[in-house]
Amino acid sequence: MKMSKWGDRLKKVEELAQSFQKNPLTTPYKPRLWPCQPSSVWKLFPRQSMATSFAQSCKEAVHVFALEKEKESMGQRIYLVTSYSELWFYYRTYTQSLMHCYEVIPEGAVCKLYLDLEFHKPSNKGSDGKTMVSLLIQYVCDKLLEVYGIECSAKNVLNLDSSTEEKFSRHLIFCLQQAAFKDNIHVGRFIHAILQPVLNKPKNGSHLDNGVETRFMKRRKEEGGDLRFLQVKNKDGRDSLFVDLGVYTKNRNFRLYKSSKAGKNAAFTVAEDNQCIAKPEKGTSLEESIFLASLVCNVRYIGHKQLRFLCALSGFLSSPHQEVDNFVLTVVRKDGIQGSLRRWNYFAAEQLLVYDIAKYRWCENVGRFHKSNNIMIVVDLKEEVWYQKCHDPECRNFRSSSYPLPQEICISYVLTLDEEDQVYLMDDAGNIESSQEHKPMGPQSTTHTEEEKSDVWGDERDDWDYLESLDNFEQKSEEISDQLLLSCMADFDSQ
DNA sequence: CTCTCCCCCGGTCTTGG
DNA sequence: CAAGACCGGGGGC
Repeated sequence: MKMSKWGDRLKKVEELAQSFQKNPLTTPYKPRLWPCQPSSVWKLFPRQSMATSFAQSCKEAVHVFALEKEKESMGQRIYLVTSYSELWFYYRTYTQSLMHCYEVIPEGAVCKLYLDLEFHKPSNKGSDGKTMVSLLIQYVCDKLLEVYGIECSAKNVLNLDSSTEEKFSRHLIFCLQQAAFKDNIHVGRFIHAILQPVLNKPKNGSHLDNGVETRFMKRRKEEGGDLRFLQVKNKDGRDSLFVDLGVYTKNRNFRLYKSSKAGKNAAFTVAEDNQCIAKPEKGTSLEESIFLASLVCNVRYIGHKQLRFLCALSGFLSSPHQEVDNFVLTVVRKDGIQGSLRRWNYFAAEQLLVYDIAKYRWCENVGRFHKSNNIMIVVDLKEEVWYQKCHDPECRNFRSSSYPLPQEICISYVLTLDEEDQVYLMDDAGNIESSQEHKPMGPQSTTHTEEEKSDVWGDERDDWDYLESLDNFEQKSEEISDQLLLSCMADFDSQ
């Protein structure tokens, strides 16, 4: 027993040694594309972890790709570290060794919203893939608007096809102008959350009363959330989902545009019903721009020349607790100043609802309006009080006295639920009104106007200050409640 | 089919009351 | 002895 395990180990080590010899860390193959661009990176590694650490140590903007070998070493993968432009330079010519190439979506990397869609054709004779894709895109766009205030349509979604006779297979990559997700784990949470209506179907088990449950279902249908079209049968005739939920794991390998699986012929091509217009930038071909658009982690290039990484986006005008929102609005609409709710954040552990306020800058600490810094209103749902904090450096640790919430607001929190139900409800992004009847939050949003943006980001020193405090929020929300959809997003803004 | 990576699950070890 | 950390096998993709 022990001997055979040692034998296995020894064999592995020998294989590894061989693999190192075959793929030395300094590959002799070192292309130099442009004389003016001295630093070319093109390195192969037998293990993903090695490639990842090398990529991280690089000062150049390089990325890890997985290459599937063919024939005798079928199934084996080696890992390439290079830049997008260098990869494209060799990739576009259909270089044999690059035919089965995967983008490694690194742990913690900012990335786009992406979907892997598939079903077994013979088991789903009645299913119309194209219609399903179209319905799904519309649904996801609706949810992006609802949850994050992001307006998009099928025109923003690169639709790649890798279908065969056996299998309907698509990749969707959402190319949003100003927003990207914090990482692919957060993308997974968002997708999971918006698909709750179809995921939750068999299990019930909670102690929610039946009336509430039925209202949930009704609500879902009213919102066009009938997701039954996503239900498909797998090869064995068992129920499964059109959307593959297994692709949001750490360091996921995601097959590239124009790549096929080793031993298969179906490469990803632009689907015939694709509506995404990838506009080529100067010096790039249409094909390259499609390639760049298809890369899940290629976030910086889209649309703008100069993108500035700002912070987590959660710019929602209204939370699921409309009564609380309305109350906070009465607090920030005084003396003829029309304050508004720029953002809300919910910290489940402390049951704190934190509002970032726009236009209204009255600070109790200084007894006047701040000139350029905004304030926060914190609603403590547990204590049923609210107080004011602010972003100004001199008020950093200031917290105003607590004021009681109006009685009528508190009544809506009488219903308490356990942890599990909180998770369920918070994930259930679509059911704003249903979740309103309970304590936990489901995110909701609205767009904020350009003028509000310029107002907030107007002063540079304020920006830094604001960013710092947002970072704290990020951290906190990370620690406290993973279900928070609002912490999923990272925001990009042009200068 | 083979391979890598990664998640999950179940068993075991550790720690602390 | 129970809860949490740790490890290794199974299975999915």
